[in-house]
Amino acid sequence: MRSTRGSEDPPTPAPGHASTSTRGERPGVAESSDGHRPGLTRERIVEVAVELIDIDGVSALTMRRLGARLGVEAMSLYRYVNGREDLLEAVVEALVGTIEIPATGQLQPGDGWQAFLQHLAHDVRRLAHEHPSAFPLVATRHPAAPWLRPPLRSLRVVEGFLEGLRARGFSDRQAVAAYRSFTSFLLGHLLLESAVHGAAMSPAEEPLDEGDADLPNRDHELDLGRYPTVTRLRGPLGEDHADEEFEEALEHLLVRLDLEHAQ
Amino acid sequence: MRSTRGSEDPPTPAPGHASTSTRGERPGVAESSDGHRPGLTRERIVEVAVELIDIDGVSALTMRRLGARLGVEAMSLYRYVNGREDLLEAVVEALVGTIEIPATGQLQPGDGWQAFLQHLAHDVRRLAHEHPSAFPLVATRHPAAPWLRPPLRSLRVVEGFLEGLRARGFSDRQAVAAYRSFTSFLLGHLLLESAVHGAAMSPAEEPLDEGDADLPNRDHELDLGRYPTVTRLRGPLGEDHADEEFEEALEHLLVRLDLEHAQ
DNA sequence: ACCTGAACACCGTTCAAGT
DNA sequence: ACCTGAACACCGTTCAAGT
Repeated sequence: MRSTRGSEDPPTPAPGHASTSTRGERPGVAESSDGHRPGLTRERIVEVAVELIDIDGVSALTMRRLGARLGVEAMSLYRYVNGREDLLEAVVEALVGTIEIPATGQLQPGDGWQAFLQHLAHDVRRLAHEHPSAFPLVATRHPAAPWLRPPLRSLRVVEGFLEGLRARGFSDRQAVAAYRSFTSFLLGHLLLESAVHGAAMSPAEEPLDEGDADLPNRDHELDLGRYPTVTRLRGPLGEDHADEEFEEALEHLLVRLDLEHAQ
Repeated sequence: MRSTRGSEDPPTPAPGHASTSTRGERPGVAESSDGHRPGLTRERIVEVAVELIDIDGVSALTMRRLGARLGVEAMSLYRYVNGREDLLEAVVEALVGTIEIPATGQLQPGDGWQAFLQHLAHDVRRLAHEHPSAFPLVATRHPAAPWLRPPLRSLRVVEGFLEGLRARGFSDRQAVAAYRSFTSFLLGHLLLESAVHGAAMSPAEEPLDEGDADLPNRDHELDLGRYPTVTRLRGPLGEDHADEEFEEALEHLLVRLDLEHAQ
């Protein structure tokens, strides 16, 4: 899909015309994959916005493009969404809304606070992996309040976090301290992972000038030689150990929290 | 400054006119604070770009605005910069370029790897504090290679990091492992800090409708009550302990690295 | 009630043209 | 060599108007 739908296209059929044309499919109307087009709702708008971001990156999420994909003009969106910023906020909210907080019903043996945090950490990691292009949004948009630290920026999640630790033996101040170190840990690791994952997504096309063969290395400053150590360690540096790193850092965080918890 | 310089403004004086007009000051020309206007260079452009970001946020950095601030039309910038993306990359490079790597000349006693990492960590933190609005750029722009992990995204810095640890007794693989955990640590803590710092900067003005007094809490979902724990811990959650948190987490990271270093 | 045409004030970017 | 006018293809957003 070239998506170069300029403003000088052949005019779309006037809306006054009978809609029983012989063409199989109206131009901009995206019938959703299950075949029926739901009416415009805020939920639907946000859902498609997430899809657009996943496919083409945040900068490709445009009111006009989003409208087109919903079979509607851009201005219609303003009935449901308070401008682009509000839309992005809603996208973040929707994504964070998929985070599951382990229930604090009857606690099983073996369901200590460590298992609680392990579960939560992996669920946030799942979110980051499912939406690598959107995760920077979750990570960097200004939180509305200091108790909504990215990437756990939702009252429901923060409540679940603090309550979950309280129910498993943490004091108030211990729970708050854990909240802070836990969010820092998640943010650092997951943002780094999603930066690598979502790397080659946005600038998908520009293989126009492939002809300059005088510089064999295409990167800006990749003339090594002044960087012997990096050069020597190029192999190890390029290896991907994200899984083990995450697990190990998480393990160490839990140990650290345990020290503060025990005292 | 209202900055509503639309395209239908009264025409600026034609360039053919004599420049000895009686007006004291040409409209868009910003003489820099030390009084003389240096010729256009890439360095100068990037420098002013950083200023613009610091003042009004990344989204306010516009080719046209940047040109105006340099006393030049936007198109002139394209002589020195390969479009906006390239400009942003140059901004990141300039910022990361201010990071100081402790010299590995003659090592003093007391200048172990711990002091080395302490010094470096605080210097990157200084950068984040000096440019809170620009730091998300440093943190989230796609690194050109896996060995350029944010926020240490510069060959010089990575080289200095690895070499610095090597010179202080780390093995190759220990240095690489330290590089990974150190960057994750910095990213998580500093991005969270700069998110809070740079919060109320960009959307500086919109106090137009202050009249809806029926909802006393202005935030989207700030009807507490369903969130008793957050409500109860509101005080502690709002406290700012960024300094202590950073120091403590750094200390723990060093301990953790020491375990791997010793074995 | 819900959507749109038309318009406005911006964007980034290119390129032929000016000096 | 360095800068710009004019133009193009986009943006977000508003609002009166359509159905």
